[in-house]
Amino acid sequence: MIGTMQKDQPLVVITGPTATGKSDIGVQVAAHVDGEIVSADSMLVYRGMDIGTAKPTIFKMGGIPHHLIDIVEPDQEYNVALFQQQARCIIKGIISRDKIPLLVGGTGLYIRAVIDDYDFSDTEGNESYRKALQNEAVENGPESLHKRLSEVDPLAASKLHPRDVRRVIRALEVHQHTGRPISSYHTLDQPGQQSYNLMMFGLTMDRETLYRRIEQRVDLMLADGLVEEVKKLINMGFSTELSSMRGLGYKEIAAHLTGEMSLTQAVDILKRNTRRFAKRQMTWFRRDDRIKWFSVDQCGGPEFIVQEITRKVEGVSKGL
RNA sequence: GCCACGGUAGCUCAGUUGGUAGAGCAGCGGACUGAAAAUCCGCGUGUCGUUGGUUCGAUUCCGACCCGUGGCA
Repeated sequence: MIGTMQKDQPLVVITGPTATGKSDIGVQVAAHVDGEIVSADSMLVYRGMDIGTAKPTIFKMGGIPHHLIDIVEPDQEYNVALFQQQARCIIKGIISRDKIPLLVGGTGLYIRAVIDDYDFSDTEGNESYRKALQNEAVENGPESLHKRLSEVDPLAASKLHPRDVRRVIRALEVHQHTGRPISSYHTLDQPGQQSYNLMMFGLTMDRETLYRRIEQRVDLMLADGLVEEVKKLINMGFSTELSSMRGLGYKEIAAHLTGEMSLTQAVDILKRNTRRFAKRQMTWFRRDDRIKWFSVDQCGGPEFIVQEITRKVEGVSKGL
């Protein structure tokens, strides 16, 4: 039994597509409400990947404690399940120190895994089984895997497109490992059961303005030495096949460095890929109606948004 | 000023022997439960430069004009 006291513990989420200024606003709100920041970003976890991930510098952090940044090497495996466990643990710690946790970042799945009851227990991945299935997909076509899935887990199969190999493999993997269909884990989830008093804020922006900012930010990354950073990571022996190295900025620049394309071309593709990423983020967040949205280019600027969020967070924490 | 070529989707262009048009890229929408900055699905978004004429009907044919590029003066 979880007591009602615990249910009132505040958890602030600040999210939105890339390049909208989440980090800055997060730091300022944290300064006002005596909070700490838990990064919810699948790329900031990697050490040595700073420029391409727009990782906040010590200066930018403004003395506010930041968690879950620089916690693994680029060739270490990292995933939602780890993030869920670590983030929840850290949030508990922050609350126990009478501070306010702010989950700040743009990785929608990671945020949801923390705030909703996603169940990853006993369903860890199996690398060799994944590889075997991958080979099978290449040899017999992706549809063959989907057919197999529909035999053991028709519900999951009906929800997945036959060519979405990655998800089909994951579903097969869970069945192989647990003997249970992955869909049985999903139906167990009951969103909203987490014991937080949740406050979710989203930063958005006019699409054209956002795209212009993305392009400017990529140019800035280049000026800051993105090419050198990628070169260094490759020289350290990090394969371009690693999921860390397949992040935005890394895969495109690596393609240039291996001679596949000119730098200009790589940069254009990087900008395009980042625009598409921002669009996918919007699609993900849009359907979450718990998010209160602020339009950065219309709501009186970042200062006003910081004020608004601060006011709301203070209101809730005083109600404790 | 004259000659030539061009003006069709946001961009590059195709096409219609006259029946209001289609590719690539860009873009837009969606899915998402241990790779998620990943993975996957769907969608042409258009005064066919303007304006007259011929025609049942013009983006297509004819004339004029406007704009662009190249050449000649």
